[in-house]
Amino acid sequence: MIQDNTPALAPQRRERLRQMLREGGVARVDDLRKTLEVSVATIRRDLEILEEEGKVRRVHGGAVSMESRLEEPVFENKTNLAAREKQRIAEEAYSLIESDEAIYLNGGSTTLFLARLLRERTDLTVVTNSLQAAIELADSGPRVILIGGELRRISQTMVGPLTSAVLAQVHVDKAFMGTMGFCLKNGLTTTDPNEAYSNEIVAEQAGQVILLADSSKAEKVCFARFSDLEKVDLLVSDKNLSPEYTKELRKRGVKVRTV
Amino acid sequence: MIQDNTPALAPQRRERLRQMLREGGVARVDDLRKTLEVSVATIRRDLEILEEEGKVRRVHGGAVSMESRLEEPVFENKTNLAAREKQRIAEEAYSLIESDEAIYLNGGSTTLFLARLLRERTDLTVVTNSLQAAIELADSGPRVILIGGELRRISQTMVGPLTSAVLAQVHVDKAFMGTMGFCLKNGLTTTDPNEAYSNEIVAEQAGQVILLADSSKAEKVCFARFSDLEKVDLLVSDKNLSPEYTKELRKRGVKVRTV
DNA sequence: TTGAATTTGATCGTTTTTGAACGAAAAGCA
DNA sequence: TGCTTTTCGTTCAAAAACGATCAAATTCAA
Repeated sequence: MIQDNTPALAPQRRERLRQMLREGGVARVDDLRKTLEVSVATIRRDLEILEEEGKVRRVHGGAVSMESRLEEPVFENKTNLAAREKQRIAEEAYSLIESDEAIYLNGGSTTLFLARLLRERTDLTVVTNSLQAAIELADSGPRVILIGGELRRISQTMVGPLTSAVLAQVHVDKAFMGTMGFCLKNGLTTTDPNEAYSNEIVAEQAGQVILLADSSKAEKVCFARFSDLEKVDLLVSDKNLSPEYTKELRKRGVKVRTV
Repeated sequence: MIQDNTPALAPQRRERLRQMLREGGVARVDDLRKTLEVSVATIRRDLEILEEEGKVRRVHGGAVSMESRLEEPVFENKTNLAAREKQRIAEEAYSLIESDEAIYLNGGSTTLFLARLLRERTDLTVVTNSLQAAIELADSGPRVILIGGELRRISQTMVGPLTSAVLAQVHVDKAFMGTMGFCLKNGLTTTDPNEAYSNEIVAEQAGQVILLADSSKAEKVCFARFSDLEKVDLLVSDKNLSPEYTKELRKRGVKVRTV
């Protein structure tokens, strides 16, 4: 049994402070005191230091973070309707990756789950247009290549004509693509034409296209189309995908795995 | 049969130290002492050696690993040197920005301060290779364009040949550039050649080049050069920049503002 | 084995960090 | 406004950690 009565090192504690501030945006001295189990004097001193460093701005009663946190929409809110499925799909996708491959991840929650699984894989090269995925892998793990372009706020991805400049210069073995909808008739679609544009280029160039999409995306059609179903080599989805539909997909040359 | 009560050899012990540090990210002297069964003096001496080798950073009470995949102790250090100055420099830089301009921010702590000031400016377009700056502006504010490329971990910036693909397609009115060093003789330099490469392209293309650098950067020369001083239109620095040096800079056609 | 060089551990004065105390300043409330 | 409560900054003392020094122990080479 590990005793936790050894106090944290000062920089460690300040790091936690920063983190707490970032998460809530603001925090009161007294709450920080209780959480970190030190005196208010220490908290004040730490905040003073962090203020010097520009990380934090002190206010009466507490402090506010100067660093903006990028909220993670996936792991909490509405998306966790299908979080289970997405996690499993991501794990299945992970098992498809071989050593030293170059892979592409587009934006979306499912691919973000996959990104999380890649944090230890230093052998890989990950190309992505997802800011979230890049952040996930920024500190460690695979070589990360971001494609440039305009940042689309709502999805936190880089999109638009500029993205093609980088995409033209790299080749990925496997492209793991999330999508807003896939459909026998209309192929792969998403809401934003710019997003679709980037996806389209990747789908054309990648060695394999692996679609990661839970069953709720089946037969859904959105505004902007970016690929035929035929371009998809493999669909990884969940068990709720009906056998008939799976059969139909296979008829089109799309391998299907449900997990 | 190897006895375990024979004390480990010094290099062997230091190796274990490194490993323990790597695992936990941090460790306190006292815990290390107990685990390795040597005196605190020995631990301190070992840590001193490892610090000189750059493997470890000592802090009061223990040490933090520099080679762990945790956090950003390096980036950390840089920021806290002159946060006050950097904040002021950033504010001065902010006042130079006009409506509806397109500006460039490279990586570095000073430009990050500037990025924070731009969070409300929806009229601007910000082009950047800094992941941190992009995160700051991801939720609101200016239009953000990231240049693509390989993510350089230590600075959290996108660098390398791929960056030029996007840079070639955009034009910015003003480029706000941080640097590791500027020097009358050697111009602008930074540590990483890839970083320098991107900076160089920007410096060539931008309408104006505005250098943001506190006085500690003066006459400092790093490995990779990316621009002549003559290309710089304006230097914003702090009051510690000597008047003689300022004069010399002006002779070279560089306007100087100290705040 | 002897002697020199290196490493280790203990001691001690100094520095750093921490928490508590207390008057001053700010915020809340009537 | 005037009063109370909370928070702040400063000062001070105790505790912990540090660096320097020196002696003992160990290692290495001759």
